[in-house]
Amino acid sequence: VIPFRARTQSRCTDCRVDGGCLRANFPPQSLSLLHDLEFTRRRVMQGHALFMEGDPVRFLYAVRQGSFKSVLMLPDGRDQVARFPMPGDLLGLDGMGRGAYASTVIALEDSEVCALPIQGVHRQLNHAAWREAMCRLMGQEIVRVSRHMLLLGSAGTDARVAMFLLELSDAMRARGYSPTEFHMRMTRAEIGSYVGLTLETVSRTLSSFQQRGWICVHKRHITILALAALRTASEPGHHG
Amino acid sequence: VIPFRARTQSRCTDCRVDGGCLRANFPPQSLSLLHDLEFTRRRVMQGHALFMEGDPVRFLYAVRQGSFKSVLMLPDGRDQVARFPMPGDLLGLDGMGRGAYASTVIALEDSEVCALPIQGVHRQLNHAAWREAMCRLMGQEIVRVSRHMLLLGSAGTDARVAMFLLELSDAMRARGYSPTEFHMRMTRAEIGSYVGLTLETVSRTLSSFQQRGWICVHKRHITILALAALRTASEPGHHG
DNA sequence: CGCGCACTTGACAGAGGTCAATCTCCGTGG
DNA sequence: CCACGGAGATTGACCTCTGTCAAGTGCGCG
Repeated sequence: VIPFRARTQSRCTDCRVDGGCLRANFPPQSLSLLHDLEFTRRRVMQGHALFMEGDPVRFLYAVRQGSFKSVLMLPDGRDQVARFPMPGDLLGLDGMGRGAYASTVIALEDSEVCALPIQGVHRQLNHAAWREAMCRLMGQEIVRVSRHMLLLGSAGTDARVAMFLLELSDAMRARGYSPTEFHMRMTRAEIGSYVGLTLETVSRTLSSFQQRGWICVHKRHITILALAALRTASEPGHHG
Repeated sequence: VIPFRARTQSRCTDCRVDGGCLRANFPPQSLSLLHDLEFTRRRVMQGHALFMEGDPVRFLYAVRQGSFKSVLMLPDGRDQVARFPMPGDLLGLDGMGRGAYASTVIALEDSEVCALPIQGVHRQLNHAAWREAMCRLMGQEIVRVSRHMLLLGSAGTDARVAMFLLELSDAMRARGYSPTEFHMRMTRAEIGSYVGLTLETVSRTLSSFQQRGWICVHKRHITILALAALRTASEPGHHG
């Protein structure tokens, strides 16, 4: 559905990505600002890193196609998935303060991003509309991470997996795909890392949901049969 | 140690708070900008809310004296402590995007804050130095929350409590107090909510640390005897 | 064709949540 | 001044949940 496009400098107004990528995040009157912000495309092959924790921030990236995992790493080697960026998501905000990325982003499939030069981003901050948009984006990021923190801190196993499925469902709906039937690009281990469980527990919980008739799982193909039930399950916080 | 000061409009350059509050967050050349940002003081009595989730954002607050807990609430009534703001910390950033606070902030003791009118904050964003500072602050917030998320997702009990003590220790040191002997203003339940454990487990873990000779606990008075041991304990992630 | 990776499923043990009793402070009121 | 009551904290007993280890299946890719 996305016509081939030379990997040269591009403009957001030409972008055909469903949902409008950044455009959804910026008010109409600031759209013209995107004209001035010239950027390049970049392909990232499955399993390859878009950037790594500690790298100097030279670009913000907007996911154009494909999907990623954003992981945080500890000195001792363990890591945790913090997010599964999808088309339209902006990456690299966590590095805007320190000048170095605070997370490592890895492609879950062959993907494509728009690379916005950081100087350009900073230059556009002279415009109030752009400032407002960036403020909104960073605020949203804080809220998003906080909400996930809450999930990890006070939710039971079922709630965690249910929440994950609902987040995915919402993400698919927002991008114009079916919210009840989709393909997951991440492994059970990555899901487990994201919601704070082991891959075995994730697998068992998915099976449990299936036995209850809430979903249908075939490998990574998910069909949600009872969205309401999942929503209910995602609320209580049994702890433990 | 802090001289009495009328609760009228004030200037940051007059501020005598140790560590310099906002001043620590802004580069010297932008200090003059703080002159223009007139603000008022506000007292918050123990147990009272500085602001509540959903309230329209009219101020950013800088903690001047005392301590708070920042809690996130779920529709079902459960809540979780997301942070323990202390003097010098900035509150309300999570609401800058949506225009409504995303958390509820409650005083753990009689406290005092500086209330920065949000219009003034936005006005000052015209200055590049101020922008940079705000970017840094929001970026730090994202990183801070992400790091805590990682703790909640992949750390064992000992690591969680050890990490909490170390955070507190660092906060005390940064404010010029002893990093090894201090008074905690929060209950065991609030600690537990913060690190994702029950109050009983927090209590048991503290006792355990004491038996190992790492700390000395008397009610809320903490003496850290083996900082290095705590640092070691905060690393491994036994999960569980 | 078969090796390997992702996933599923089972058995088991340990970590930590739950329930409950007790203790220590404090503040309050008789 | 002391008795009482309540909130916070500690400790113990119990039991569930889920992480760990291990075996087995299905699928894809070389």
